[in-house]
Amino acid sequence: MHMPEFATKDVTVTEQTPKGRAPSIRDVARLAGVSHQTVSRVLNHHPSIRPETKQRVLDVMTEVQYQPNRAARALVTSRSRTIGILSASSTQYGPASSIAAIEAAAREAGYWVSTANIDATDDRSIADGLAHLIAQGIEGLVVIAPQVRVFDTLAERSIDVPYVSLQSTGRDPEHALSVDQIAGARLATRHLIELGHRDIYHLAGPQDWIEAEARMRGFLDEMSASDVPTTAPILGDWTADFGYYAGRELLTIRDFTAIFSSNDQMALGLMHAVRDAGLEIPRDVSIIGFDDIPEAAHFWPPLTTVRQDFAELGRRCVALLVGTIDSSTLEHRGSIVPELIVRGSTGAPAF
Amino acid sequence: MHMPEFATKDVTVTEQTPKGRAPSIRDVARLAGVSHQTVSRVLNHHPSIRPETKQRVLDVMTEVQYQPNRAARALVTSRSRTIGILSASSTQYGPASSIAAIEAAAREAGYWVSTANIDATDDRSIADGLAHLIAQGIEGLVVIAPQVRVFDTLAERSIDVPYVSLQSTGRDPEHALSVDQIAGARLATRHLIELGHRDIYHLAGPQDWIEAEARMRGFLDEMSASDVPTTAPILGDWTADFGYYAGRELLTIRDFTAIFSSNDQMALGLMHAVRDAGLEIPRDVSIIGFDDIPEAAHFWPPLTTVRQDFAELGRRCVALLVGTIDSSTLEHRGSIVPELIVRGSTGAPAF
DNA sequence: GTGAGGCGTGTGACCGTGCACATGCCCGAG
DNA sequence: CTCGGGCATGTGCACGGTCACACGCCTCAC
Repeated sequence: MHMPEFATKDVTVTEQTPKGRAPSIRDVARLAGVSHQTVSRVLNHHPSIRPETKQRVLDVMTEVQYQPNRAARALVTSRSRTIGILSASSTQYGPASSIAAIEAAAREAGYWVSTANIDATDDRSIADGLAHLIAQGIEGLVVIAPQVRVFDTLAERSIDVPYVSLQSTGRDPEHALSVDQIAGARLATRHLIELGHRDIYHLAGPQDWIEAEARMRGFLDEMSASDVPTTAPILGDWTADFGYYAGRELLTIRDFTAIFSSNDQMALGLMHAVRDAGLEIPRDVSIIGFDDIPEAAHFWPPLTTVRQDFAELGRRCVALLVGTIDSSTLEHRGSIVPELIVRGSTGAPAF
Repeated sequence: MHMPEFATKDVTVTEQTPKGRAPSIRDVARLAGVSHQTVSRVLNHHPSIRPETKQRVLDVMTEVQYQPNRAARALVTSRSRTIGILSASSTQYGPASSIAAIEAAAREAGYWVSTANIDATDDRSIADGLAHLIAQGIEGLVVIAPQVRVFDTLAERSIDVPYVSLQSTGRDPEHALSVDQIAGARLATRHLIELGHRDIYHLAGPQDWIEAEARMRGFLDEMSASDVPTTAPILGDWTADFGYYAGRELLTIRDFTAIFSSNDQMALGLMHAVRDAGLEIPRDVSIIGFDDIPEAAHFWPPLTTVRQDFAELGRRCVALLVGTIDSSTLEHRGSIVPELIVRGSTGAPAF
């Protein structure tokens, strides 16, 4: 049987792509009978493409399982579409929740996320983590760490990507995004005052965490606004262990009826110490925490605390960052208001 | 003053690189008076380079702050040097700890890490996360999630990158890496039996988590090995909330003196329920957990549990993966042995 | 003396994509 | 009728590295 020269061209189109490599736009173009540029236009949703041409290209793409090459695209556009996260203490509930939300929101927005975990007490580690992210060509940076040190390093290395910090800070409000820590701390403090407490201590977080600083400020503001004698905050390190030892120290004094802990873990340690001393919560001592980690409802007694929406924080963070990157400057500002969750660890003081 | 034509060539070398772009190897080459290939060789530690040439190139690099372009390198080598992490429940202490350790170890080994958080109960989410990582050209994959579903998806999409799962599994031992969950569960169970308990319940994790399954098996193995009557495990979901409600249900029966919980959070919920029922721990009920989260020592009473070294797990995971990628096949196998941490929540049963 | 082989270095192609520009066509205004 | 302009598409180059190959020089063995 003789085939005329002008016979139909589609001889077993399947698998005409080179064996070893993944198919490129040129392979797709050849199979679809168009130029590689047309394929590129389909990929980038260029308006001027005839619907039937577009469909033909899309069909070939699915047939050969075409996957755009991220490296090639990044090379030519000099855009990595990657957001970096510089995080200390990512094993803690709050940061971990935010990171998860950031990742989800970023993926939705077509960005990749790369994380560098650092030891915030080690300047070298901060610089290393930052260098690692920068070497990756990140287009935006999220900082979840004590800012004081990190910001110094940032300034030093003259970072030119937009960045957002996941804590409120007096010093650099333009780049901060956070649950309103001061309002939350005032909420907690007012709750204790309204219950009738007059002698209240505050167990604060590490002094280089702006979050800790803000909560401390909220505490002091509310105390003086309510004409309650202020006490000097105790500086902690976020851990339950520290809460326990701080509690033991405090109990040698015994001139207080309530403690506001800057996070739930330290509150747990405090409760441990209070019970060890043979006291009862909340009869002898009221304790309030901050964060509302999932376990807080099951502490003994269930912990009164201030809930933060870490996930919402992460989402807004990405919105802000992506807005800045695309310079459509969305400015998704407006602080997130925390919520008081009253449980069993607080009550009126016994007289 | 007249300058002869053969005058020295280094006229203000500084800032001869094009203004807008970051310096490339060609810029460095020009300034160092070598070819771009020589610069490339310096970058890749090629042996045949004269020390003085190498030094000259390195000097120029630091001077112009040269940074290799990751995209260009990835494009030509078709190697991304990126490890993907597919993670469910990354807000929990265990997974979060492992992720942090993986990131640190990967960075050390010259790899980047990209994480995709998924909802393990949603097949669509699993596929999305996986596609996201693959689109990135990952060279290795770490799975921290219920494997049953994820592995099905992996098989479906015929993944061709080496992967490691951070849980022990009977079904796919080649890709698993974990603390020896069965040994840990036996440790916990034996501890209860040695204290004199005969009526012991097990609160297990979700049935599609292999970790949960392994701990359940360890429990059952030890029970039957010790001739103690076995009880049907209760399937939970890792949360303290579930532990609380499971505890309330269990307490309507009251034919047991000890409970082995598959993780610390559920143990916390259990303790909450036990106290709500007016019982005392460990006098009336002994409770033992699993993981040793940092807060466990401050539960009331402090929780007896089994400690897992999540960080070591993450490190070994990267060693294994990188070994496989470079096909030097290091095979850093050998299971990690968990450790029993005895605290106040377990004791001899009262009669 | 000559050829093989190693060392130090340079030349040009290539990876997969997007961009600037060019091209041909069609339509409507002057 | 002519010409400007938008549409749909194609051509060639650039991005910043690495790789294969080539080249000149030197050493050493035969």
